Parts: sequence; C-alpha cells; structure tokens
Amino acid sequence: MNEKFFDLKSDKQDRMINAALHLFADNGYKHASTDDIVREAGISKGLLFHYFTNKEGLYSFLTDYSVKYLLFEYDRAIEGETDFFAFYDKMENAKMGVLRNYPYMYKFIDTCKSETDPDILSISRESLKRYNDAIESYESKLTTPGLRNTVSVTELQALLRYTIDGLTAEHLKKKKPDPDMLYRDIRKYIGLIKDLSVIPE
Amino acid sequence: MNEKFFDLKSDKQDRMINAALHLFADNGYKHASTDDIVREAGISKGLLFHYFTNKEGLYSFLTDYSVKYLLFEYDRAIEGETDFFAFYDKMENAKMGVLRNYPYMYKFIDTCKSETDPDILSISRESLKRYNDAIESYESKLTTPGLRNTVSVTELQALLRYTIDGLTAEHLKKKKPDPDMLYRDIRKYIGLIKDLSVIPE
DNA sequence: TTTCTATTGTCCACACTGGTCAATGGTAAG
DNA sequence: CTTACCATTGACCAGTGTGGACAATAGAAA
Repeated sequence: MNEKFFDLKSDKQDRMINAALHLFADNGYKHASTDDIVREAGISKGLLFHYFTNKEGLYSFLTDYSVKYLLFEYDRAIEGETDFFAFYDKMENAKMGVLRNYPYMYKFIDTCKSETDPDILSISRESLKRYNDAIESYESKLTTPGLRNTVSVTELQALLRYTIDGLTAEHLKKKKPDPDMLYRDIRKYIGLIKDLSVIPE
Repeated sequence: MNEKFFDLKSDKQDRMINAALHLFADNGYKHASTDDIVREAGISKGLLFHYFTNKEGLYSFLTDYSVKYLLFEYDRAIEGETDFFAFYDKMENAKMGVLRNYPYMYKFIDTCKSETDPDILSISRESLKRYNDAIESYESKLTTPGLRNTVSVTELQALLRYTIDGLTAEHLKKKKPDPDMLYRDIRKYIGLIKDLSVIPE
C-alpha cells in the first residue's frame, strides 16, 4: 500500500475504510466489488488503486488495521481489570466506542474467519491469530465468581457471548444504529446473567 | 413454476432445493448464481429453468415451500404444548428434524428477512409474515413460569433466542454438522437457563 | 418403430469485474 | 505569474460471469 494514505484527511480515510469494511463484511471477499466500495466511499476508482495496490492489498490492510485498532482500544479500556463481569462491561464499553467510528469492523473481523479462498485466508491468518490470542489472554486472567452449581464458567461465557453477539447483530440491522443504546442493552443483559448465575452473598 | 417438479424423485427434488437454499442463504439473492446452484445440485442448467420460470420464480418457490414445511413440522411437534420450557424443547426437536433434510432452510429464511432488493422483498413478504405470525401465536399461548424477580418473560425469551441462534449458527459452520449433537447442546442450554431463571419450588 | 418428455450442454448478449492511464485541478514553492 | 508536483478523476479495457434460450439427445412407454 501507499503510506501517504495516512496523510489524507482522517474523514476521507475513514470513509474509505468504512466502505470497504462494510462491503467485505456483507458480501465476503469475492462478491464485494471495488466499484461499490468507491461509490460508497465517494471517491474515484483510480484513487482507491492509487493507495492500495490491488483488492487483496486493500483486504490485507483492513485485517491488519482492524486488529491493531481493536486490540489498542481493548487494552486502553480494560486496564488490567480482572473481575469477571466488570471485565465484560468494560470490553463492551470499548466496543461501543469502536462502533461509533467503524460500524462494520466487528462484522468484518467475524466474516474474515469464515473466508474460504486460500489466498485470502493466508492474508488474514496471522492477524486473526493475534486477535484471538489477545482475547484468550484477557479471559485467562479473570477471577471466576462464585456460581450456582448448575452453571460452569465455560457455559456462562458461552451464554454471555451468544447474548452479546445476538444483540450486536440486531443492532447492525437497524436503519439507524445507535451504539449507546446497544451498550445499554448489553449492560442490561450482562447484569441479568450475573444476577441469575452468581450466588448471592 | 412447472408442477411436474413434484413428480421427480424426491432425492433429486431435495438436491435442487438444498443447493438453492444453500447458495441463496450464503450469498443473498443477487450474488447467488444459477450456475453454482445447478453445479451443486448435480443437474444441468436447462433442467433448472425447465421447472422454474426464472431465478425470481425459484426464489419465490423456496420461500413458500420453506415456510409451509417449517410450519407443518412445528405444528406436528408442538401438539398444543403450552408449558414454557417444554415448548421450546419440542420446537428445537422439530428443528433438528428439519435440519437433517434441509440444512440451510433456517439460514435461508433468516437471510430472506434482510434482503433489500424491492422485487425480492415483495416476493417473500407474505410468506415471512405468515411465518412470524405463526410463531407469535404459539408463544402467546404459553403459560409463563414463576420467574426470579430479576428477569422478565421478554428478557427470558430473548436470552433463549440468542443462545439458540448462536448455537445453530456455530453448528452450520462446522465441516461435519450433526443436528443431533446440536439438539443435545440446545437442550443443555435451555435446561441451564430454566434452572437459573425459574424459582425452585 | 414411434412418440413423448426429462435432460443435456452449448450458446449468447450483456452486465460487471479488477485494474490502468492519460488528463485535470489545486496548491505550494520559486 | 510560472512551474512543479501530486491527489484525483473517470473513461476505458480485456476478461469473466450472468440469466436464460434452445436445438439436440436419451430413455422409457406404447
């Protein structure tokens, strides 16, 4: 890629990034067309290929950029928090911030994982590994709360993940997505699951 | 469509249906190619258009067929069950049966709802409405269990839906999906949520 | 042998693909 | 004002994929 991309006004950078994230996330690598991307970004075809060598290069940049951005935001938000439920709260708070700048970054990372084209897979593999390792590392440091004996920590984490992912997916489908409202909903359900699963003192 | 489609050996019918469900579900109406569909179904291009007037006609048939099939299976499985958790159990049991014959029928119905093309939207609207109305009607007849005061019925239903949908989505991504194993997992989580949310007698 | 229909696979006009490139416009330095 | 530079444009290209048509075939039934 052409490093001068970063000298552009950040507004234009983000329009390009968001358009690309959006179309790759919704259609997958193969079916996302560069014509659609430049149209949504409001730039000319030539400009896209002025900054990114080709479609693969654009995709590669996006995986790298997204993982770096997400991990940076997580690190900043979590600050070593080890309490189980407080951790998820802070994590989702960070996510809300990300969603405001890059509404499709999560869905993009998520769909990366299911790409089948071997070229694309090899492009994103190392970035995705870094991402997963980081999340795993966070979760391994959590102090597990005292749970009712009907539920295990693994099940609790799965329950949280399904609920958060479900709420987030619903959020993205709205005509006017509102990250703050999503965060409020997620908080509510985290609190709910906590109340149900933790043994009251 | 050509009604003689139903005279075909049911194996061939289902191969065509499943291939179409699969590609529409994974790629959306626009990006699902009829070439890919016939290749996956193992039939010739001509045959597809012998039975279905065009791509739209095929899509229209699929929405209609899927909704009819699902509602029939649900009705048969539920048999007027009104107990809250038993209802969801029977519902998921029916789903397992559907998944064995038509692995992508659920995802197809789900992605129907997010189609944007106005032609396609108008094709599937009435079928989808019938589907949603039926589900709503089932749920309205359920007797609500005695819940801990931290959780409402609406929240409980949302929690169940997110969990079931999450497990089902994971199931579809596996290389060797096993509906029975999915059903076992879903049962486990339904039981878990029940134990957590219901007041013990 | 004839008739009929399920089935094939080639063919087509055309829309769309990723990518190029000569031309343009704006801006900052000389 | 001139020059030089580079971000930016959009027409353009060759190649691929598209939905759909259709004449040719296969295979069974009469």
